[in-house]
Amino acid sequence: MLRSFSRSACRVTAIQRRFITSKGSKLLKPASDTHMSMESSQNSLGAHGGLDFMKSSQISMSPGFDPYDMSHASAVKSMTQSRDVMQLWSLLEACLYSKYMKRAFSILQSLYLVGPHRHYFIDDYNMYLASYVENGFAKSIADLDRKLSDDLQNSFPACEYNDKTLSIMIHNALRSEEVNDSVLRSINTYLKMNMKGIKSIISHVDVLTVRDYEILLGELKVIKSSDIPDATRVLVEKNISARQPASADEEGQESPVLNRTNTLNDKRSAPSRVEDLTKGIEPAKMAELEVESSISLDEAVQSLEKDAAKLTAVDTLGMRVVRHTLLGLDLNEKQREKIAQFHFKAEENLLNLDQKSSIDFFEIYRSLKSDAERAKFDEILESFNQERQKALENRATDAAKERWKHDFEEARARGDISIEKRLNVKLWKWYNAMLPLLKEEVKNSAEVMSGKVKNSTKRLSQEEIKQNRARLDYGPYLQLVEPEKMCVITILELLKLNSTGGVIEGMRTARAVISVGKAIEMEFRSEQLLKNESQLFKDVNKKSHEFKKYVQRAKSKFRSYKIEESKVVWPQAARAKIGSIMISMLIHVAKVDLEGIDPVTKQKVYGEAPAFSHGYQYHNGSKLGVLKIHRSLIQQLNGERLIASVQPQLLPMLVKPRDWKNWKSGGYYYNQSSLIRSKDSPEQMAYLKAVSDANAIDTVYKGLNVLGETAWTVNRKVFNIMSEVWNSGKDFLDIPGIQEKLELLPPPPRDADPSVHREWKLKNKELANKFSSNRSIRCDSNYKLEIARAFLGEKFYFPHNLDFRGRAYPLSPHFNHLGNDMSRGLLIFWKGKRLGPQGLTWLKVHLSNLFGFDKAPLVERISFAESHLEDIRDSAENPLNGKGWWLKADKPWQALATCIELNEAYKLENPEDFISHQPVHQDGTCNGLQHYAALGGDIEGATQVNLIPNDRPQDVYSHVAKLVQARLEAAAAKGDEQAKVLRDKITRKVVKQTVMTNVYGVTYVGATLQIEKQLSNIFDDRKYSLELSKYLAKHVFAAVRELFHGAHLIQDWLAECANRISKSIRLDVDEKSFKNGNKPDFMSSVIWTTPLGLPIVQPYREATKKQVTTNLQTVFISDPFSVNPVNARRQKAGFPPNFIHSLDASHMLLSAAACGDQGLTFASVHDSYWTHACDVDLMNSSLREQFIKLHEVDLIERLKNEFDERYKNYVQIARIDRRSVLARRIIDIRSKLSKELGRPATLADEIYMEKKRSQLLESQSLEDQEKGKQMVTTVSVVETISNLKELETKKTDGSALMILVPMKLPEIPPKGNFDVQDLRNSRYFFS
Amino acid sequence: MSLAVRDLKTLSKIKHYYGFKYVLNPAVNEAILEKLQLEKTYGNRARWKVLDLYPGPSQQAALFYNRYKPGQYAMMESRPDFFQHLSQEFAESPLEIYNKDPYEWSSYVDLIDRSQAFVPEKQSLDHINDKFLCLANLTSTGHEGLLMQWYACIGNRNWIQRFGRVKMLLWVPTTAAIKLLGVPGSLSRSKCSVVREAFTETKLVATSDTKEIKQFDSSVMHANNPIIFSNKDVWPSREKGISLLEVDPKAHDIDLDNWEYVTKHLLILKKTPLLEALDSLGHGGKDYFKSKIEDKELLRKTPGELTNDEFIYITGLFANWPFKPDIYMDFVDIYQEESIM
DNA sequence: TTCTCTGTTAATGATATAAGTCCTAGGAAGGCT
DNA sequence: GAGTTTCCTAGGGACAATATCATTAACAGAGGA
Repeated sequence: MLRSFSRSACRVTAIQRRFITSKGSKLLKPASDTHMSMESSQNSLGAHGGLDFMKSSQISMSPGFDPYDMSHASAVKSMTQSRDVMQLWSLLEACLYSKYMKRAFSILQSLYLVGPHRHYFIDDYNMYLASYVENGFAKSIADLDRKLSDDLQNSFPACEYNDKTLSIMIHNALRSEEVNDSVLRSINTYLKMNMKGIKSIISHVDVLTVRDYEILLGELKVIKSSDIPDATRVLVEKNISARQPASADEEGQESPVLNRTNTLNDKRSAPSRVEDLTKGIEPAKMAELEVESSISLDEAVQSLEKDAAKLTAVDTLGMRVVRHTLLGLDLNEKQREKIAQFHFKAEENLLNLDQKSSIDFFEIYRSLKSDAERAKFDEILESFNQERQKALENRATDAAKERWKHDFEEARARGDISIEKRLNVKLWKWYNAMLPLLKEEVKNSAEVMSGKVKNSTKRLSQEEIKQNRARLDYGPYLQLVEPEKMCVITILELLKLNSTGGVIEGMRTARAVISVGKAIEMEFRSEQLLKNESQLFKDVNKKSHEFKKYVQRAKSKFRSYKIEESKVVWPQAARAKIGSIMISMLIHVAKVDLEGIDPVTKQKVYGEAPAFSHGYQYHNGSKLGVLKIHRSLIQQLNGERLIASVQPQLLPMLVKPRDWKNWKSGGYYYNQSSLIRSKDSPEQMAYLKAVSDANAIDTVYKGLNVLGETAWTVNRKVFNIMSEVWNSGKDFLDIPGIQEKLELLPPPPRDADPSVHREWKLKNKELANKFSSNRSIRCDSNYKLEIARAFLGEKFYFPHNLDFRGRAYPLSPHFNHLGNDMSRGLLIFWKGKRLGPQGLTWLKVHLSNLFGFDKAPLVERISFAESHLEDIRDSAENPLNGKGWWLKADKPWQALATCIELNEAYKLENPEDFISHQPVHQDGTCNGLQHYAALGGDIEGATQVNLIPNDRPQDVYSHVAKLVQARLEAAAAKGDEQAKVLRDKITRKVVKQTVMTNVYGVTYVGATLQIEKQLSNIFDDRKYSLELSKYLAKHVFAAVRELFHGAHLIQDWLAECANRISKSIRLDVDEKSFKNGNKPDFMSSVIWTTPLGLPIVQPYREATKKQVTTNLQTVFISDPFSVNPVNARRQKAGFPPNFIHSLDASHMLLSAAACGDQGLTFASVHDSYWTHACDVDLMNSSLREQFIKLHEVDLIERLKNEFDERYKNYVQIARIDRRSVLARRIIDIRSKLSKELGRPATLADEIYMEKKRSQLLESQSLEDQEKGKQMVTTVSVVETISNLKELETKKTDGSALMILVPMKLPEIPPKGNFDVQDLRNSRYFFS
Repeated sequence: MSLAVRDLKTLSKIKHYYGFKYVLNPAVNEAILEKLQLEKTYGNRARWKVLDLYPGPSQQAALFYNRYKPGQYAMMESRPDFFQHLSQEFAESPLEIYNKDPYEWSSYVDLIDRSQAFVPEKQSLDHINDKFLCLANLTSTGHEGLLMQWYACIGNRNWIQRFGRVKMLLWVPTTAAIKLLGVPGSLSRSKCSVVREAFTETKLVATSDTKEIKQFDSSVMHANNPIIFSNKDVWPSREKGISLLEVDPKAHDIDLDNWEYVTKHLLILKKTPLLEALDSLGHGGKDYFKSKIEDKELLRKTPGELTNDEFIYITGLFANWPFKPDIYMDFVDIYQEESIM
C-alpha cells in the first residue's frame, strides 16, 4: 500500500474542522474562552481511537490562541509586559502579606496600566481588597463601601467588580461585632449585585469562613444550603447543629445534598469531583457512613483503653482512634506491645531517626490474614499518615532547629567544651548569632519601605544610601517568613550544597543565593496555605473526632483551590537578592574553632575563622564566585546524616498524592508542582494551560494518577545488607568508599619544563574530579539510604509529573524507582500478590534478565534461573560471606532482591503460594526503534525489535555487532589498519549503548565516548583507543543506518522538518527581527501534540543571561520571560528523539491507565514497565494493545498535517542564482515596491506585503479573495515556479539572491508494509 | 653576502598568514633595529646566537642578518606556506630553518637538547645574556596565551630562559602590549602587568598608529618614546595594530606559588579597598591581614593601585598565615555532575 | 504656566579576565587522475 | 575538465561568570519664554 493514499483522507477532515472552529471563536477573547466554545464541538472530533490528540491540537492551533510564537515585536512587548506583571504580582503579594497597603495600592496602579492584563486586573484588586479587610483597615461596612466605589470609579475606572469582590464585602460585613439589620441590609445588597448568581458569590471558600457560612445560612438565612460548595457544606451544617442542638433536625433535613445542577458556574465545586480519599463515593453518603462508624468508635475507644495496661499517653482523640483500630486487628503479642507504646504523634518528624521509636507498618500489614483486615489497616494508616504528611511538609525547618537546640543543651549539660563539638551545637550557635542580625535587618528594611527613613533627613554615608535603595528591592520579600525560619533555611541550604558545582570544598555562590531564596519562597508558599487555612477554619469546633474528617476534607478542597489560584513566582533576581542577604549575614556570624601550625614559630596556634568564605576562582579565564566551606567543617559534615536538610518536597509521600486534575494541581499537599517541568518555558505553559482548561488531556492525568497510586515500601532485607556494606566504609559495587580528604600531587620544581607543569595540573584536576565525583556519588547514595531508612516499614508513594516531552518522573528526586540499581533494589510494592504458576516463572525470567541474560527464549531464561537455584539460595542467605553469585549480575542489587524473593518462595511447600512484593520488569527491545519501526511500517526493522512474532527474541545489538564486524572485515581486506586492529574486538557490549542511544540522537562525539569506555578495557593508550573509537563509531552509525533504514528515513524527515521550521519566518514579523541585516531572528520553535493531546514545545532558545547585583557579588542569571530567537541547531537535533520520547511517554501513560483499570499495580521507568509477577502476562497484553492503539493511526501523516496547519503561511529564505528568470522577476517586484515606499525595500517589507496577500486570500469576502489572487508578491511569484530546487544555489557571494519562499515541509518517506496489528501475537515485544 | 630583502608587495603574495601580522616595510624595520642598539649588548657577534620564532615572511630576519651577521641565526617555523617560503628564500644562506612548531614545548627540547642543533650559552643571572637573543612574532590573537606563558617562563627560569636572562624582542598585538604595560592605578592594570613588572623590564619599542594606542599609559609613551609606524606597513592589515616589545628579564626571588595566588585573587577585585579584597583570600583573611598590616594607608588602597613590591609584601604575610587556605586547590571542575536524572 | 535645556543617575552594553588550543564542518584551492 | 583530496579557516562551543568601565536612556529640576 502506498502512503499517499492512506495519508490524504485525514487531512481533509482536519482542515474542515479547523474552518468550523475558527468561525466559532472570537479573536480577542482570552484563550480559555475560545476553548470553551470549542468544547461543544469536541464530540465529533474524537474519531481517532478515542485519544485526545484532535481536541487538543485544535485548541493549540485555534486563531485566538497564540501565546508566544507571534511576531517579534509583539512577542517582546507582551513578554516584557508579562514579566513586568509577574514582578508586580510578586511584589504586590509580598506587600500585602507584610501589610504595606500603600505600596500595594501603588503597585495596583501600575498593574492597572498594563493594557493586556486589564482583563484579569480584578483578581489582583480582589487580592488587595481581601488583605485590606483581613488586616482590619476597613473600619466599618460603610467605610469599605466608600473605598470600593472610590477605587473602582476613580482609580480603576475600566475595572468592574466580580462575585469574588462581593464575597469579600460580605465577609467584611460579617466581621462586625454584632450582626444587626444594617448588616443584613448590606449583605442583601451585595447579594443582589451578583454577576453570575448568588451561588457564585458563595462559592468563594477562600474568602468566606465557615463561621461566615454559618451566619449566612443559620442566622440570616439569606442563602440556601445547596449554594454552599460541597466540602464546606457538610462542615457548616454540622457546626450549626452543634451550636444549636434544638434546630439540628430541621437543618439536617434540608441538607441532603442531592442537587447536582450546580456545576454551571464554578467548575471547581462540581460535585462529581470527589475528594482524594473518598473516590467514587458520593460525598454525602460517605459522610454519613463515616459519622456512624467514627461515633461508634469513639465509644469503643473508651472501653477498650480501660483495659490496656501500659498505653503510652496519646493526646489527640484522632490518634487514639488510630491506635485503637490497630489494636483491634489480629496481631501477635509483640506487635501489640509495640503499638501500645508507640506515640502516634503526627508532629514527630519522620526524619528524626534517633527519636523515632519505629514501628514497622509493613510487617504488621503483611502479617494480616484477611483482605478485610488489610483494607481496614490501610484506611487507618492512611488517616494517620495524612497528619504525618502535613507535619512533614510543614514543620521541616522547626524540626531541624529543635534538634540543634536539643543537642546544644545536651552538650552544655555535659559541660562539653572540646573543640570538636558536634555539628548541631555549632549550628545552634550560628542560628542564635544570626537571628538578631536578621531581625535587625528586617526591621531596618521595614522602616525604609514605610518611608520612615529618608535619605535626606539623616546624614547617611554613601553606602547606607545604597543599602537603603537595595532594601527597597528586597525588603518586601524579607517580611514574609519568620526570621527564625529563614535562618534555619539558610543554614540547611548551605550545608546541603556542600561540594556541588565542581567546587572542591564549597559551592557556587550563584547557586547558593538562588537556592536559599527559593527555599524561602517555598517556605512562604506552604506557610501561606497553612495560615489561610487556620484563619478560615478558626471557628470550627475541632474537639470531636467526627468533625475532623469534615474539616480535613474541606481544608483539602480549600488547599487545592488555593494552589491553583497562585500564579506568582518570585523573579529569579529577587530570589538571588534575598538569598545573598541571608548568606552574607551567615558568613558574618558563623565561625569555627581552629588549630594550626604557625609557619614562622612552628607553634600550635588556636583561632577562630568564619565557617564560610566568599571568594572567586577562575575557569578558562572566566571568574566564578564561590562560597568556600571551612575544611574543619567539611570533615564534620562527612560524618553527619544530612537527611534533615532534605526538603520535604523532595521526599516520597506517606499518603496518596493529590490527583492531577489540572495543570498545576497535583502531587504534594502543601506545595505546588506543575504538571510539566519545563524549566521556565512560559511558552509551553501557555499551551498546557489552554489544553488543560479544555479538559483535553484527561488521559494524561489518569495515567499519572495510576503511577501515583502505586504504594511502595522499603525492602528491609536488602536495606540491611546495604547498610552493612555502607557502614564498612569500603567501596562496594557502585558505591565508592569513604575518602578522607583530597590529596593532590606536590608541584614540580619551578624550573621544570613547562610541559611538566602542564602534566601536573592536568593530573591534579583529574584527581580532584575523581574525588568530587566519588564524593557526590557517595553522598547521593547516602541520601538514598537515609531516606530509605526513614521510610523503613512505611507505606509511601511517588507523586509524578512530566518533563517537557511528556515523560513521567517522580517528584522526589533522591530516592525513587527511576534511580540506579541500588534504589531499585531497595523498593518493593506495598501490596503483595500470590505468585501462582505464571508469577513464579516470571520471577525467574526477571532474575535471568537482571543477569543480562535477556535475549533468549523464555524457556531458556527460566531454566537459567532453575539451574542456579543453589546459587540463589546461597546469595539470599549469605549475601556477603557466601559465593556472591548475585554480584555477577548486571544489576546486582535487584538481582539480590529477586534471589531473596525466590528463596523465600521456595521455602514454602508450594512456592506458588508465596505472596510476592517484588516488582517484575518488562523492557522493550530498544523501545525507540520499536516506535520508529511502527511509524515507518518497516518490516525488517520491526522484526529486529520484536514487533513481529517470532519464537526467539531478536537481539538487535548482536545483530549490529555482526554487521559492524562484516564492515571491518571488508575494510581490513582493503588494508585498513584500524579495521585490522578492531575486527576481532567487536562484541555486543561494545555497540550496545551506541545502538540504543543512536535512536535518541546521540552525537558523533557522544558515541565515540561511549565506545571508548568499552575499548579502554582493551587498549591502554587512551589516545589510541579514542582514535579507534572515533573510527568505530562511524561504522556503528553506518551499520545501524543500514539495518534500520526505514527508521532513519523517518528520523531524517523529522530532523529536516525541525530544521525548516526553526528557520522559518512568520508573516507578521516586523523589522526588529531583521535588525542584523538580512539575517532575521528566527522565532518559531517546533511544536506538536502527542497522541494523548499534550502539547509539546521544544524549549531550545538562545538564552540571554544578565548580571544581577546582589549583596555578595553579581550573579549571572537568565530571564525566562525574555523572547529569544530559537536555537535552530538544538531544535533540529532534539526533535527526532523528543518526538519518539513523546510517543513512548504516551504509550506509557496509556498503559498505565489501562493497567490501572484492570487493578494492576503499575510502575514505569520510561520504557521499562513494572508490575507484580503474577500480573505480568496481563500487563504484557495491555502493553501490546496500547501500542497498537497508539500506532493504528499514521502518526507521521498526522504530524505533517499538524505542521502544515500550524506553520501555514510561514516563509523561509532561499538563495537562487541572480541571473535566473525568477530572480529577475523578483528584483523587478522589489524595485517597484521600493518606488512605492520611497525607500529601498527590505525583506521585512516583502513579508508585510505577503501578509496582506494572505489576509486577503483568507478573507470571508469573495471580493477580497479575488484581490488577493490578483496580487503579485515576491512570494507569489515563487509559488508559480515548480523547479525551485534546481534554481537554488549555495553561493553566498554576489551571484546569489536571497529570496523568500513559502515554507514547505519535505515529503513523508513511503511507509512500509508492516501492520502494527501483527504485534498482538509477538510475545517478545516487551519481555 | 647580503640577503635579499623582499618588499610588502612581494611578500603579500604568500597565501596564508595564519592570523599573524608582520611589519613589511623595510624602512620601519631598519628604524627599529637602529633604535634597539643591540650591538651594545651583544659584543661578540661570532658567538651570538639568535632564535627567531614564527619568522613568517622573514623580512625582519633578512634585515637583521644583513645588519649583524650573528654567529648562528635559527628560525623555527612549521606553517606550510611560510616554511616553504623560507626554504626558497634562504636555501643558500647561513640562516637555519627548523620545521618545528614554536607552540610546542617539545620543539625546544628537540632543537636544543636532543639534536644539539642550537645550543645557547648559559649565563649567570646578574646580567642580560650577551650571547643569546630571542626574536618572536606572537601577533595572532589566538597566541596571546602563549605570550603570557612565555612571560611566566621568565619567572620560572625554564624554557629558553634557563640560559640566563635572555632578551626577547616580541611582536604582539597592541591590545596585549597595553595590558602588559599597565602601571599601578591605571585602567589596564592587571595580573599580567604585575607579572611583567615582577620578572622583566619591558619597553615598548614600536607600535602601529591605530587608535588603541591611546590606551597606553602616558608614562609609558613618555618613557619609551616608541616608533609609531603606519598600520599600512602591517600585513595583513586590519583595524587592530601590533607593537614590538623589548623584554629584558630581571632576577627575582619571589615565592611564586603564594605570590600567584595572592595577585590572582586580589586583582579580581581591582577597585575594592584592599582590606575588603583580602577577605577573598580565605577564611578570615580580613581579620588576619588587618592585624598584620600596620600601614592603614595601604589598606585603603585598591589592588589595582598596588605595586609589585606591595604584592610581595602581602605575599610574605600570606605565607606566614597559620590558617591560610590550600593554594593548590584553587581550581574548579565545572561540567561534572549537573545531571539531574 | 508650560516648555526646553542641562546635569544626574540608572540601566545597559562592552570588555577583560587565565593562560596550553577543543573540534569539526565547510569551502577553496591545488594537485592529481 | 571533472572529480577527489587536502588543507585552512571559521565558527561553534562551555570565557555554560563577574568586576569594572563606557555609553546610553531616563529623569528631574531649573530657568527662560
